[in-house]
Amino acid sequence: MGDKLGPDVKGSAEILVLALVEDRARHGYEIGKLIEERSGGVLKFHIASLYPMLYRLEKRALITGRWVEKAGQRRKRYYRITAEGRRVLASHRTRWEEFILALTRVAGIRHA
Amino acid sequence: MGDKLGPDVKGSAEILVLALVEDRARHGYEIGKLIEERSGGVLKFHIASLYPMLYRLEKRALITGRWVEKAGQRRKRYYRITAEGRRVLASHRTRWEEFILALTRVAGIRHA
DNA sequence: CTCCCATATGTGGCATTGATACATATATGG
DNA sequence: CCATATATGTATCAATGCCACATATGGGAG
Repeated sequence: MGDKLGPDVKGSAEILVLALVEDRARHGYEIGKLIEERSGGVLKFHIASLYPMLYRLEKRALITGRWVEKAGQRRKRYYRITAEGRRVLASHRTRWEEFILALTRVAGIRHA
Repeated sequence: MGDKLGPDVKGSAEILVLALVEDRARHGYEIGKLIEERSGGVLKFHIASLYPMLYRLEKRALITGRWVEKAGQRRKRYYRITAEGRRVLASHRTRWEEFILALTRVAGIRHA
């Protein structure tokens, strides 16, 4: 798949994954594709890094996965967000908004 | 000094430092203080992490440092931005703007 | 006078994050 | 038949920044 996440930003993957499983269950490969598509190619998450991230999120009970097998398709693991995941996602959004505002002020970034 | 940088964001320190030495020479401790002050306490960079970052930036010739000794004061190392540093800072700003926009779209962050 | 705090710089160890290389498996199209 | 897209997974590695610790000085509180 793609190249890199952001401007060498580490720490955005979690909010991205949580946001993408917020409304419906999705599997790993799909999440990776969506991050790239919806960001217009700006955010590219290495698919191989995505799976360990999903296991961590599941271990922390922010998402839950379940295997789905269909004839003529490779098995897929679909993840849904949990109640705790929603709380963490909400707090992530607040923190990111504050962070972006602060970075804008201190580093002189203009946002459209 | 403070607690943490952002929402567990790694990769923002470089643009912060470069932006703060953009207009005038500053020393490490001052930079750390300014990041915290100007961000209203949102961005707190561990001062101990700042010095290695400054050495890296100097090694990459994005900033240049010089020792200043005054009677009755501990020696300070003042850093200025280089021409190459300005180029990198400008590109960082562009990349961050794109990144923030993309994150806003994909992760559903609203920015004021 | 002594102790603590703010200032100021520095080192070493550590955890987390995500890149990268590699491996496996299946369906589809050329 | 082979390449490509889909789909998941493991192991190794580098970078980033947290944290503990160390050093040094000046000023203010007790």
